[in-house]
Amino acid sequence: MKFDLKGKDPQSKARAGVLTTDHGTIETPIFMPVGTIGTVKGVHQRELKEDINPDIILGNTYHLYLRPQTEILEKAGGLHKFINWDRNILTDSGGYQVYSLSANRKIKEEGVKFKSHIDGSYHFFTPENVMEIQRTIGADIIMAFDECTPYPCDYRYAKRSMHMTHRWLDRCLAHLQKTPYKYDYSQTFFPIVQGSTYKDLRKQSAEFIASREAEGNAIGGLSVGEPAEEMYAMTDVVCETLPKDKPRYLMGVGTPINILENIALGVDMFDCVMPTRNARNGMLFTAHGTINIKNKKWADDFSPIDEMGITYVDLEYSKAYVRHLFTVNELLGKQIATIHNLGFYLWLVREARKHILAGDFYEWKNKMVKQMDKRL
RNA sequence: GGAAGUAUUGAGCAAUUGGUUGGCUCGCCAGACUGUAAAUCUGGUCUCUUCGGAGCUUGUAGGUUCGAGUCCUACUACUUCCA
Repeated sequence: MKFDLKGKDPQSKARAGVLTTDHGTIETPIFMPVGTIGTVKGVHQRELKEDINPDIILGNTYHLYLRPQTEILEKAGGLHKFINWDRNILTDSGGYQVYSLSANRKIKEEGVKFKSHIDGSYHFFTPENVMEIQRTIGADIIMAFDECTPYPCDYRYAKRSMHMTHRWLDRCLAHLQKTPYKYDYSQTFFPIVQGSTYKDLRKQSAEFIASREAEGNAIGGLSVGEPAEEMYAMTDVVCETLPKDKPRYLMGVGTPINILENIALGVDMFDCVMPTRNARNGMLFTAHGTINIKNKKWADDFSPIDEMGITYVDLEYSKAYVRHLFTVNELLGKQIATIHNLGFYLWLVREARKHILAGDFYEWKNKMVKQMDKRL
């Protein structure tokens, strides 16, 4: 993998770069649509490619391990082939499931025992076998196995957990050293900074992670319920500490405003379920705020769902029609909303990139944050 | 024309043996959602309210009873069956 910085915003810490892997280039800042179980929910690969056009999407180790299971993915020749996606894929390690499935898991130094949410069976994840699974899934970028701490998290626990995540990182690295790539392309490994909402821990963690000299670095444990200001304070500290010439990935973030503010702090990569999940629940993101398309007020509004026309659905379908589809619970409504939202998110980061390269990102960002901060 | 049955909130059902009807599902109206246990979840949904409460209600009108959605009478509407 290669990362080249192409420009920097004069009034903020925002950067524009190009990341190159064996599956092509990724222009940063980038938003990566989430495709947990081998699908970006509700979107055909063709629409994803042609209408939304991201350079990279996500998959999830835990979910893919449970179904279809690694054996099937290996037989398929990796996730790219299995899902017919020839661009980049990044897999999360299952570290987030340590947080989100907290009722169904037990953490030990050795690893995490999960109780499957599907059939109740027990599974043990360790840094080593998670690397092994990610080798088999075959994503271009694979993530360290970490513990994503909840919010709030007391200092002692946050510190202890951070150190364990660091020890797990070294185990991940050691294991990767002795396991070759499974397919005919290379894989890049990103370690993850933790430290909850404590500046000193974040700094310490970022220093530790930086010392491992990975090709890219991630910030985890945020967007778990903390106020936005705390999130920004943490990304700021971490970005200041992480190497400037490596891409920085803020995991699980976020709202369009979160994304712009974090770009301004030096983050290059984002992913979030929000545009896809919220789409299925009737929320449309626009440059002027969010719309709950299920609301009665749209019942006779025949204007296009988004005048901007970023993707074809924006102009081809009216608000009244999409509201109708949600009212009668038709799949098409959710599909339209998903394409719209992903189109908007990708537009947002591309626009950010343009403004960084043009040198006027900061003013543009402030204008956008102001106008998006409302409900229509 | 005759016989039997039914009537509870927008809909469909509950509600002990006559013992505080406002419970459930759906619909509707809102809200939530951040490395996806999520096409999910939460709240509201008789009327009024100063948000503390207050009031009205089981097709309609009566009756029995300390007490009626429940029992009785008449009426109305609907369903089924027989002519």
